[in-house]
Order: sequence, then structure tokens, then C-alpha cells
Amino acid sequence: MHSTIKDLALCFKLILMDIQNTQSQMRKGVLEFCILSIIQQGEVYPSDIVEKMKLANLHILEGTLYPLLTRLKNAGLLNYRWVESISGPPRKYFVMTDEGKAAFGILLQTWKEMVTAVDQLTSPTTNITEPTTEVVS
Amino acid sequence: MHSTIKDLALCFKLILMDIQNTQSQMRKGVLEFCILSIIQQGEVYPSDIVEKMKLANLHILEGTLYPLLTRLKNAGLLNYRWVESISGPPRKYFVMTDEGKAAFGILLQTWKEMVTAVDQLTSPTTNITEPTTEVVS
DNA sequence: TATAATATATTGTAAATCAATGTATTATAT
DNA sequence: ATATAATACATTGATTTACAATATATTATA
Repeated sequence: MHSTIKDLALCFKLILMDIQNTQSQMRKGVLEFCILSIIQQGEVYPSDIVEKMKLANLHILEGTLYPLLTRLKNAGLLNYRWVESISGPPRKYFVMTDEGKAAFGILLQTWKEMVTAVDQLTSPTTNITEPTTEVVS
Repeated sequence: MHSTIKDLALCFKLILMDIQNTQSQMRKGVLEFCILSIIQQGEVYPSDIVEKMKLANLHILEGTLYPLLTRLKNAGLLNYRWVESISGPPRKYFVMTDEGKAAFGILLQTWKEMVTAVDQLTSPTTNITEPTTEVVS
């Protein structure tokens, strides 16, 4: 039970790592939902999505985005069309299908319900039920 | 371009699978945050956590929970103590460390910021910026 | 004594993100 | 005319993680 500076530094590092990990998990969880949300609001190509996500502090890399868009396209939620660019190679502009819009509606409801659930879990005032054995330290 | 009943059924199935997958991702993203939130509100043992999560419609399995608790304990956010039970084997009651409480405070802020960001992404009314090339079909 | 219920814990599999890299096209500088 | 830079789509390998199934141990009950 002798804490050296090294012990404290290690402890701090581990906690910081876990915080960053948990933050990362949170953001990952809503990636697909956010991307559908962005596309639902208008035709965009991948770099648009990366930029909009970055503005929302929800960074996504191309290695994540391209397979995801392909998956959503194969699932029937998205479609794309090629558009020539004046400053580089042609772009793949993505739009939502009718099925995609329907799916997004469901996911929007899921998101709202989850936020409500998490907020209730998080706020101690609503903790009416008392199933735990309260033991004072 | 001839849609049979089979085609439609496959299409529906794929969309349903993606919806469920996205819902699952959302829930996964907040698992660790919710578990910290539950423990922060009082001493609990794993089955308590499973039950509280189930009530919030955020199901978690034991195979997920035990490694997660071990990770949080090793990171210094949690501690536990054994408590004898009158109806089975002894239970591991988990409590938060001071470091854990500090970490939770940061994560709570992250959660709130993320909800704000996602809600803004989701609401089309705030879509003031117009970087996309609007092309009518 | 055997079975059921409770509780902690591990293992193997599948899915997803990330970092790094690859390929191709267009504009710009030399 | 050629080389470089910028833009854009795309893939690969490694790591992480949640899940399903299963294992181990303890207590109560039939």
C-alpha cells in the first residue's frame, strides 16, 4: 500500500484510456444513424459526410465510411449516382430510397427512446425503485 | 426489373436486418456509460445491473458484463467486495472509486454533448449550410 | 442424494472500426 | 510535356468487443 509517483501516473493513464475508450464507443454507436440522417437531408458524396460528421465532433474515417455505405446500399436503404466533378475524379452521390426513409423513421424513434432511457438511468432523482441491499461503508 | 414476391421478401429482410443492426450498435455504444451510471448510484452486484439495464430496454448479457466490470476495476474506476447471500453463492458488490466518479462526470458531459450533436444533425431545420451541389432528379 | 436456482467466469465466433495503403482522375507547376 | 499535388473511391490487416454457449461453484429444495 505504498503509492509511488509511477503508480499514480499509471493509474491516471489507465483511467484516461478508459474514458477515451468509452467516449469512442458512444460515438461509434451512432455513426450509422447519423450518416443516414445526413443523407436523408439531401444528396451528398462521402467527403461531404466526413466533413459534416467532423463538424458534429463525430469523426469517421474513409475506411469505415465506404464499407458502411456499400452495406446500406446493398440493404436497399441507399442509392447512388455518379456525378462529374470539375476538380477531380467523379463523385458518388448518395440518396435515400423510400425504404431507407422508412427505416430512418424507425431508427429516429429508437434514438429518442434510448436517450430517454439513458437520461432516466443517469438521473438519480428518478431512482424510486430500491432493489439493492443498502450497506453503509 | 421484374420484382417477384421473393425479391420483395428479400429486400424487406435486408432492411429489417440493418435496422436491428443499427439499433444494436446504438445500445452497445452506451453500455459502459450506463453501467457506470448505475454503479454510481449505489452498490450493486452484476445481476442487479442486468435487471436495471433490462428495465431500460438496454439488454446486456453476462458474457459481456463480467469482462467489462473486470476491465473497469483494473482501470481503477471500480472496486468490489464480497457479500454473503442467503440464497446462493456470495455476490460481488461493485462500488465506484473517487477516480471513477470523476471519470463518470466527464463521460456524462460527453453524453450530453453527443445527444446535442446528434439532435442537431437529425433536425433538418438547422441545416443552414448548403455545401452540396443541389441537382434535381 | 439429486435437482433447481443463483452467481461468477471463460472461450470461440462474428462484426465493426481504424490505420495504413492502393488506385485512378484532374489540376497545377515546372 | 512531364511531374507533382489534390481529390476521391476502395481494400486489407489488426484490434476490439459483444454475444452465445458453456463451465464451475454454492445454496436451497424435492
